[in-house]
Amino acid sequence: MHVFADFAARLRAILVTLAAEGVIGHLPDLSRVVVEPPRDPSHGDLATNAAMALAKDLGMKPRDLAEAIAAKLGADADVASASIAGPGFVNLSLTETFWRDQLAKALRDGEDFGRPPPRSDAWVNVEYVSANPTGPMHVGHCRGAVFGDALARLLEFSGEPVTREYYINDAGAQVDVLARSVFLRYREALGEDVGEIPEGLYPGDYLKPVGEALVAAHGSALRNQPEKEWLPVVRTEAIAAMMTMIRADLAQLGIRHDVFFSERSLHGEGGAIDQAVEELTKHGLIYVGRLAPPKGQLPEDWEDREQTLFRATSFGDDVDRPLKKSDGSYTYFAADVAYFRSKFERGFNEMVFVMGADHGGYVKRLEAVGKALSGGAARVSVELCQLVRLFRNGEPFKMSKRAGEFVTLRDVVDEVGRDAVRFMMLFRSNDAVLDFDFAKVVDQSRDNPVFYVQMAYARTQSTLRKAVEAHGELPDSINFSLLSDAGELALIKKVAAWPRIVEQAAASRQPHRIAFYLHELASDLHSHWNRGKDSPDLRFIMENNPLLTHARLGLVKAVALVLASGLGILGVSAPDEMR
RNA sequence: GUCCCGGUAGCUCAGCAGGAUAGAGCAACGGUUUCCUAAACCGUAGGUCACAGGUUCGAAUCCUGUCCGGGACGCCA
Repeated sequence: MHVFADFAARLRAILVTLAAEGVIGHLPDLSRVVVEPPRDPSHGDLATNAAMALAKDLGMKPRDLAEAIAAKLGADADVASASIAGPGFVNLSLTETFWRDQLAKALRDGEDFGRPPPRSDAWVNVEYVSANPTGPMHVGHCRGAVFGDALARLLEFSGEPVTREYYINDAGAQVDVLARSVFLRYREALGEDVGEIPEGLYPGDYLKPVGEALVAAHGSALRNQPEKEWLPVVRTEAIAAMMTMIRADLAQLGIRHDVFFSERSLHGEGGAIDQAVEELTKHGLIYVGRLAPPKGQLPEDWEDREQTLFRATSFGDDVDRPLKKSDGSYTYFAADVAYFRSKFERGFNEMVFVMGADHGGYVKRLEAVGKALSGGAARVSVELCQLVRLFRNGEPFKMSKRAGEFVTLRDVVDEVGRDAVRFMMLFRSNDAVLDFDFAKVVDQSRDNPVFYVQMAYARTQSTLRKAVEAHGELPDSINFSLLSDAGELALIKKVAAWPRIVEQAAASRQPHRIAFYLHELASDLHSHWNRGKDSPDLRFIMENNPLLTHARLGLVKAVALVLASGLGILGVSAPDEMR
């Protein structure tokens, strides 16, 4: 239990006591009561709004209630002072001893520090990337990939079991286009001059090796078959080749998935889609009808006709959604329904979808599917990532989409490195547009947050290495009461804040909070370090004072383990030294 | 026309399950330093939280409306 939760519990106990003593009439609803760090540190270490939040319910004046609470809290051995401020805040300052104990606890917990107890009630499915298997990953996929991976790591760290899933869109018309494109490369590999790649096919060179592999496997046997014969064969091999490439791209970013789920596997007579539609039909959620055309400008090819529709509007969507195309085959959405059902039947009770902002229109229909099929038993959360704008030295970096001229994810990682890509993608709220400047991201200065945070970690490691030379290994028992400098105590408090940051980041599904916290922690470390320049008696390693050195190294070690944990959640390396 | 996201310091952005005098980095300004433990440090200034209503003890945060920017809107996946 972290410091703030700890004191929330103590506060609750105090209210129980006050009720027993008759000071307050009853034990009120505490859901609006918070114990949190005050915005202004001069107000103390903790603040609670309890008196203001509960005054009305208890029929008391906030200040009177605050008096009663502050008196009890002030008697707590860990509380140095309890005061009342403003309209009824109770501000607490905790004893230095209490904070030093938190430091000792952090060191005892080691890499588990900040990790809440595992939850047995959660089983989360995080679906992310799910790029179409028609080519290499490009930068547009990057943010969602990194975000999804970091979110999965964050939830895992928070004790929620996570399965990482990739949905392969291997059933639509575009994988047929892929197959035809590859077939051309196959004929090319057989020695034919295929000339320009026709409009509408994928022109990229990356398909050449796939054509060559087909020759190696089939010789010229496919060449004279009708398309009906060769297409499924070529398609299967092409998709497999694309997925191999995509996995390699992802691996380069440090991303892996537990499950690769094939959309195609849902199709077929009596298959998962049929079953899902049948289930919806049984619940009366499917009908045949007409949709009103969208207001505003009418699509040119709009044709008013009857469709098989899912009653998404019964579950909060704006419009009912079609399940069948005009040729009678299922829509992409129909497969989505079956896919959700698969996840639900596999036991997940939270489905997280990480998507680009251009998929914002999908949120309501996915939520509707979730409600319809799980009866509210599964939570659907959609995390949208806004787009990334590329810059080079401040100049917008245009990429031409035609002729396969796009910036691949591989290009970006090759140029700036995995750590820089990942950290920068996470150093922004995911629903804000992100500017990514190649020059700034590799800059080796404190202006670059990646460098700044990694530098802080490297600094802890070099300090610990040097300390071992000077004083040998850290002993098991350390006298932390020697830590009394304001900068040291501030660092301790920052370290002690870590578990709460993890809790909030996980609850809000916002890994960027981890990145911002790490930047602050690094800043506190650097700034304390710099104080040692002017005041040598504040340096971590004190040649003539091993006991003080040990205490300070304990603090350095705690900072290091939190930095390492945090960077681990972001999937960014914690280097022992900067090169 | 409808829906989603954003609008906070000159710039880039945090903060938003309601809390006190709204924060950080950069830029600006002023000073210190050229040392060293790892790529200088300290300080100052800078705000109608887009706008208007509402909810309440209290709103950047929640609700309604408006404006601006971005995205999306049956049979593509």
